[in-house]
Amino acid sequence: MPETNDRREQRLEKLGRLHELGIDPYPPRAEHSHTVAQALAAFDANASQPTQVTVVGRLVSLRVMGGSTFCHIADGTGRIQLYLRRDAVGQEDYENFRRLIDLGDHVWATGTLFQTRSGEITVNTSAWRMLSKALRPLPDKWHGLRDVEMRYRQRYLDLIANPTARDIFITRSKIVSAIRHTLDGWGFMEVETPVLQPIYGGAAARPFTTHHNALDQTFYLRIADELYLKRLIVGGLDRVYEIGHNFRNEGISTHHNPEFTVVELYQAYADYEVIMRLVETLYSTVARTVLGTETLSYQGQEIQLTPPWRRVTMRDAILEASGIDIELVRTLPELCTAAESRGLSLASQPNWGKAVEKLFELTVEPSLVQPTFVIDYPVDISPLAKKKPGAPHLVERFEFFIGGLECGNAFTELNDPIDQRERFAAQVAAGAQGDSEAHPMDEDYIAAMEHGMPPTGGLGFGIDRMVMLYTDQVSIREVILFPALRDRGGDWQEAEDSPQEPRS
RNA sequence: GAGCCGUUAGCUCAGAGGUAGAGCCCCUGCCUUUUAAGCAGGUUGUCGCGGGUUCGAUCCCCGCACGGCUCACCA
Repeated sequence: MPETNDRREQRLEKLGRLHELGIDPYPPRAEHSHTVAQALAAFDANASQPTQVTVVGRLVSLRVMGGSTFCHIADGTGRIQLYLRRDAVGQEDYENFRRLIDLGDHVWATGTLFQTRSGEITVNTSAWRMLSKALRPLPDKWHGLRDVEMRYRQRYLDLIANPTARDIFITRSKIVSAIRHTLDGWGFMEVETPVLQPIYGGAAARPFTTHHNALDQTFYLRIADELYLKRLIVGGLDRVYEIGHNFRNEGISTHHNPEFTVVELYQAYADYEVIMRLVETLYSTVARTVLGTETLSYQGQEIQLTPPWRRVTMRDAILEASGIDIELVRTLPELCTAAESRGLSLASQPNWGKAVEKLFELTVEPSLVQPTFVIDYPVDISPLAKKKPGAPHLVERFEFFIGGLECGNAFTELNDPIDQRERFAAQVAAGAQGDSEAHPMDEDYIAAMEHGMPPTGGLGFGIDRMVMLYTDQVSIREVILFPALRDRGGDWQEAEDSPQEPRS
């Protein structure tokens, strides 16, 4: 038997032994009669004949006791115990099992169901086969996989070892499915728009830049779907949505991943009031569908998603939290002075709108635990939203907040092409002043709008943050299967490999 | 980008200025209803990397790398 200590070496030796015995360690098929869950359900203590089952799965525990062995196998539906006796399996196959099997291997087993002395439903195995030999060991059976970096880099190990991780991603899948089902039921049509865009836009963010060789042209990875979806509204697709990734070349944190999943939707002949009702209904419906309740528990706080949600203007929210009435300090210097007198510095902000937004973030945002629509934003930070009648310094826009997290953004869409051109021009000017997140001019988009765009309500919200709320997670990395991490050069794991590794 | 903390066996972690430990894993033997199986025995480390102080550094000092958390920017 193996002389070496290296676990992978030992397993490679067992693999060689299997080949010598004429056993294929990676057979192509895994015929079975029951999933693990089905096998457990098929047991009947009162049956006159024991039930015959053939099951397949990964070996996750092993207790060899001389001529008798207990182990558990697991498939995606659960785990079941196998009982192998030398007498029942036969001398040769039993010894092969003892000598050649390791935790992590996938196996096939057939036998009859019975209950052990302690009552566990178990397969009294009459024959077994190797389905897939594992060359590396599973995570530690006691501690599981705790190393955070390894959990993210080798997510498959996390999924094997940590049921919580598995549950989060199952829930995530159900959330996305429930969103689709709900929107489809409301007459929305799912579409796909370009990820590679010649002009990025639809949000205030820095893009990733790439290059198309044949066209010899610069492309940007989209920072938002918005401008393409609104072209579809012009084209007469009255209710559209897209679920996809946006890419923003900015910092990475527990709340930010460079690529993240967003739902954007647009509804013709609607406004932001309609969208508010849509949001609260969608969030509560998804919660009921996926979690069975409209009440979330997030970081020890109870959050009630049942409509209607609280609505507050940005002006009132800031007034309440800081005592500053932004309508009374309508220039940047005045606002800075007012904030200064309350110990808040807005000095680095380039204009009144951004200063208002900053003031809001500092004084209001963390306190918005229960779902809240904050409405009516400054026009200079909202170049794609329609101005509020009678208050041209504001737009019909809202963001909504749950659990202190900013969850989404929506507005009555700007459909006046003359106004849109002026807004873009102001953004271009801001860009020239050094605002790296300013919106570029998009003539093609304005041309679409000049063909006539109906009054429209639009919405964007992040799936990742929604999943964080619904699964009670603080870090966005816990809800993204493979979060962005610094590259380790690709050979970081090969160092432990044996040089004589057979590569075929 | 800034601050704090961390990096010791395959895993989870202790450790002291004098050359490294525990439990589990793994290996060998016994064991035909076990389930963190048990019993007996055994192997495993450039103590993250590079300098410095010292007779001697894994331990003290400096720098670097990587990671985690917090803050800043952002969804």
